[in-house]
Amino acid sequence: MAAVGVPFHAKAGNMAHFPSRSQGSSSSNSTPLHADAAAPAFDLSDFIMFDQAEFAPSSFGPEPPVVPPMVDGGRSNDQNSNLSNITINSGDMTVNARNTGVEGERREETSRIAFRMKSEVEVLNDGFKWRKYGKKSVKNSPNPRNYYRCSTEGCSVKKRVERDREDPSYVITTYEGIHNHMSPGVVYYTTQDSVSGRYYVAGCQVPPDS
DNA sequence: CGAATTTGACCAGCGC
DNA sequence: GCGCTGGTCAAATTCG
Repeated sequence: MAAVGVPFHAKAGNMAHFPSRSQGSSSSNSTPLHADAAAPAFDLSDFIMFDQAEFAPSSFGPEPPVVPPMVDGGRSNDQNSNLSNITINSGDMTVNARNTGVEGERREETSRIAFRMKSEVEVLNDGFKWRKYGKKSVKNSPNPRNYYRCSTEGCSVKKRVERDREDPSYVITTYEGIHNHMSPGVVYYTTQDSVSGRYYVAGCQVPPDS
């Protein structure tokens, strides 16, 4: 099953980009997670993050284009390891993606992606329909954690949403699992910048009457 | 009235 | 074994 990632409701043209492996050795010169100047201002709520196995999910169609793994926020993907992490930091957002698997045996289809972003609303419109099934106050945090499950029949993707205990203006969202269906209202695509080699991911909401 | 949300109870994992 | 914590369940409640 192909990794599907976490599509977000995004305005057309808004993009997030990820640094290529070849750059980023200097943390002070790390690429910020913003759109290029030519693109409309990047809204953090539009950010899309994918699981590392097939990093860029692209068009979200039945046969997404193959995009080479390139995420490296301080460590490279280790093909000999069934556990890898992706960490990207910028001033406004932190992303962590994780794939877990069982040593030796078949790989467990568990994909976990967490990111922290500045948002007034806790529940983002990511194009999927979520059903809340739990709320829990967590240790060391004054803010409760909300638990959501994808309401699409047969889809077991879950997400946890909580406000950052240090800065309540930030929302920490953790997605777990892979959607086995397409988002009902969003089309996704990726492009690669020929100069920098970076991959751009964008979501475009399909007009209701199209 | 059906669907979604709320919320207390319950369960499992982990550390001591 | 016990208590703490995080995650899930499910009945009650609210909402559209």
